[in-house]
Amino acid sequence: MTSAAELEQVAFDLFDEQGFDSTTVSDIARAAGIARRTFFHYFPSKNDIPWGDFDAELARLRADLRASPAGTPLMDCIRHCLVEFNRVPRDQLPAHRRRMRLILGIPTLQAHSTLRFQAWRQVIAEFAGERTGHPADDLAPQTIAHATLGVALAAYERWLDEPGTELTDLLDAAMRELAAAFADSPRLGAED
Amino acid sequence: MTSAAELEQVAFDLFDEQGFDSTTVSDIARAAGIARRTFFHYFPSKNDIPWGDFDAELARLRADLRASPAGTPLMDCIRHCLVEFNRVPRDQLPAHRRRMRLILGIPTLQAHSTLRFQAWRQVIAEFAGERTGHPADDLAPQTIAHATLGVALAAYERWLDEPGTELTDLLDAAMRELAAAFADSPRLGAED
DNA sequence: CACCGTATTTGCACCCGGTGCACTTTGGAA
DNA sequence: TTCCAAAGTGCACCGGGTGCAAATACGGTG
Repeated sequence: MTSAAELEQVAFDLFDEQGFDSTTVSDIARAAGIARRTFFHYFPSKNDIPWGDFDAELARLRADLRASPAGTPLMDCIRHCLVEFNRVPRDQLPAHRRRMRLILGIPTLQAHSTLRFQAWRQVIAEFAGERTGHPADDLAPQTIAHATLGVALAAYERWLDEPGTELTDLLDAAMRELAAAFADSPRLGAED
Repeated sequence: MTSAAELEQVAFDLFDEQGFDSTTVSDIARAAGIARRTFFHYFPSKNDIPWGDFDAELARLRADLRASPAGTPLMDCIRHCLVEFNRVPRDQLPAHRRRMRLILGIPTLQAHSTLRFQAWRQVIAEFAGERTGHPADDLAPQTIAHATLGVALAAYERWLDEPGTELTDLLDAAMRELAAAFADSPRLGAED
């Protein structure tokens, strides 16, 4: 009897050794002592291995957002929750880095991640919709959600490239950078 | 002797008939009167069919950005170019819609699109870097690029869902919505 | 027209991820 | 011990994609 977590461990080790693309599902199954077919009882696809229990993470993000103080401006809430959502205990940091390096570094997984990020964005959009009194799939909430994901990805990529940096700092900074960029065009809200 | 454009046409017709996923490369090849193997001389993958000459598009975007007036605030330049880049002649509009509905609507293609959008983002990041005097892969330019792509995607998704709307209007509006969202938290630039 | 070199096209064998299905094994609970 | 459900497995199959070598088409030269 194995578990998804054990399989993940075995798989990650192989990925480190020979790379993601040249590790086959058969390799993983063999290393874990199960049949190839059985692997697909634990993960819907090879691309899903690095994602862990993402739905639980989403629930956490949703709860964090809901707990935001009512008076605070929308983007401040989002920025704050984005930072807190990505705060990981120091001892889990190497694992998190390894996981994210896979997801954001290997093209196959980059592509696959898009599908997961949709759900993530939807959480943001729903929050933005609630706070502004619009349906979540209106233009404004969707735009905010898309942009926020973009900010997060920029920060993550930077974090992965630059070993010394603090992820939470980068997320906060990225959010502020975007705000500043818009602030530099004060008449953006007005007509041309 | 066929061409990539003809193949694209044949493929799109099949996609309309039976959907993207249930159209096999063999189907396309047969309909075009070529061998399956030959298909892969025209397109590196089935997922690349809807993309046309994307590199040429990127060059156009790059040129548009470079031609922006020097005094204008950065995000205004980007917003303006984003709108102009996506202005399509009325007669090519149905084709554009069909293409984008595929790319942004079929999960397989959504995933694949990520890889193409990287290049698109890089164009924005380079422009943002130039104008602000930073390397293109600094945090700020990358954040702006990621966020801009997000804005564009939100507008496109809305456009595809809402038949009556004008794409350029949505792009412009989405960009302004994001600016407004940040403007509502005036102290964002300051420390907490 | 015959000849030749090149580029395109093709067939083939193969790899890998993924699925449907039927069968076996396992491990409790009654 | 018996029985049932869940987990595991084998197998045949599909579709995308690639490497390689043979074949075919094409344009120019003598």
